[in-house]
Amino acid sequence: MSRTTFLNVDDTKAGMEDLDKEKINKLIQEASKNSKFFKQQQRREEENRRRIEVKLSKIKSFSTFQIEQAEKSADRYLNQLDKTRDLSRIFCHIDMDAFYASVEMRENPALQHVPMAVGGEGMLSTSNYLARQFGVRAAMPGFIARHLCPNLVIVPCDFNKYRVDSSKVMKIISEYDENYGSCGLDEAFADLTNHLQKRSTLSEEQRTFPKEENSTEIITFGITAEETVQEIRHRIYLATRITASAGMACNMRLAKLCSDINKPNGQYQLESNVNVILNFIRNLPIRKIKGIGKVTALHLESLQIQTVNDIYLKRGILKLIEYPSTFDFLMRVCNGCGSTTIEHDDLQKSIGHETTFNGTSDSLQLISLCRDLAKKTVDELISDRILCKRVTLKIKTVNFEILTRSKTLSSYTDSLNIITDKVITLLKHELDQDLELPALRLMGVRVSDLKMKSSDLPILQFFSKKSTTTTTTINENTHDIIEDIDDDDDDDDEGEEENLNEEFLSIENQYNEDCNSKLIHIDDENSNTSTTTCPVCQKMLLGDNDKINKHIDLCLNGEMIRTTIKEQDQQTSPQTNYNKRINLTQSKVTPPAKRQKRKFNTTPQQTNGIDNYFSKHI
DNA sequence: ATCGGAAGGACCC
DNA sequence: TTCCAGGGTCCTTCCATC
Repeated sequence: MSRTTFLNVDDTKAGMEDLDKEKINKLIQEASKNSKFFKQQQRREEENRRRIEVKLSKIKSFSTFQIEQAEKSADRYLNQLDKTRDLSRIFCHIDMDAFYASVEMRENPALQHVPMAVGGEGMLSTSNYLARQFGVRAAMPGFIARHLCPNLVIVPCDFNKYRVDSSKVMKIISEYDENYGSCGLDEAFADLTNHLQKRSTLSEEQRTFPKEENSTEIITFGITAEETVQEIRHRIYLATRITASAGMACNMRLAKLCSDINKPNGQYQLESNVNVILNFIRNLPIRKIKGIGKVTALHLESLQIQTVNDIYLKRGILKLIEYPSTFDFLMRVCNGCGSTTIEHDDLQKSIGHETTFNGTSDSLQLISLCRDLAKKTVDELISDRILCKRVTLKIKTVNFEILTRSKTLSSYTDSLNIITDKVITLLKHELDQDLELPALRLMGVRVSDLKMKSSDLPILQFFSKKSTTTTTTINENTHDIIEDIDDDDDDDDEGEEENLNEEFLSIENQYNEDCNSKLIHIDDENSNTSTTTCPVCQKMLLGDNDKINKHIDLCLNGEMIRTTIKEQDQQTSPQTNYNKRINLTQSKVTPPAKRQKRKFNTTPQQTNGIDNYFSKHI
């Protein structure tokens, strides 16, 4: 029977070390075979194997001399990298253990003793360690997971819950590095260098915490990095009852690798010594490296590269066949180099929504869905006061073939009409033109080329936690935001501005009302109501789930904004003061909480392209 | 040579 | 019996244009 390695268990995650991989892979293949998804994965793998063949034959054409020369060139490059190596800083990567699953197990302790996963039947987000023993893990469809583990309990995701815990964690981390960067809800990087310098001047009380939440017993942490991180993890546990793992090293790539070493509920510090670093990294399997996924691993493995040290051994060939950016990335990896500055995204690059459904070819249904997705996306644009200039339609056929169609608009807009028209035109074009088009199983709408509305300049600064580069970006933007709105043939959005302001006020009022009333009656007439306590403001909520969630979102935003303002209060630079004043007046405007988490990109792009992601054709 | 639009793909959480 | 998400980012290629 044919197989595809693309379906095999990803055993690179913690808790998956002692599995019978053969058996699990066989079960997965068995459960998947004949499915359209399986066939698509096979096609993908075959296509990649073809590309690999081409590469291998290219390699055969190189002379030994050529390879030797390339190796020397690679060595020179590695020497260069050595010279720029910065061992002076100490980064910490914090990673919550099986975060969503841990939150659910805390809420419902019965789940602690059974294999359990969080997610939908369609796809799992994460699993607890018991479930991992069966090979059940994130990004696995529910039905496969049940094949592997018939007793698996699947609980639905509740992001509002996770966000509350996440913000508690981030708050703690921010006390050690106010410029920390979060990456998703469950991960963060902090540069502890400055804190460690100041730490010796801290009093013992400042390093002392209760041993347990309500206990009088105390525990005092020392001043080393190791003890500092123990303190952070202890405080995280006190605040959330969830364990975290951590890694410390001189750069972020290494710190991230280290947090995996003693997971769960452990930490590992890598000495900032070149030999120790090289020794640490050399035996790691390439899949452990962030940025090397299934496809890249397949390509590298075809060159007999399994470990990071193999990358070094094959540096000559890699120099000859890889793109410079890929080669650069690989050299940095095998040299143990990584970023030593935490960068924050100033502004999101795109916003979109997509949804999967039972395959259909019904144009009316598809168009109506498309309209809904456009509405959802535009709503977000408007409530965040963002304009876009490009719209993209994404569709996936029942054969799992994905195609995207996009169109650049003649000007920046947040007009529902313009955007909906454009994306429906794209969709109709596909439906009309390709009569062979199989039924669809997914549709998505995304807008990109984003700009803040000019009047929201302070908000933009407000959302970038620390705006070192922000200022120039904003100035560039402000010049041309307003003017180019109406050099356009689409003139059907008069009055949009008014609606927008109205909506704005209503959000503002809702927030004020919510926070001022003791008992919040979100819904009165609906029979489908329930009561619960808001995890942020601790008030009783009455209403259906949607409305309760909405309240929590609003409340959470308020909380985050207040926290941020407090943080800014403590800083005293003139620029911050300016921001603070503006922010206070705008602070009731509450964009979705999720935008807050997107301020950091763990693989920061550098202008010279160094350390960027690299792509398929390697 | 260069720019930017459009399409596709890899990868991450 | 069924049967693999949704939010993103970045990169490359192709093609048209200057």
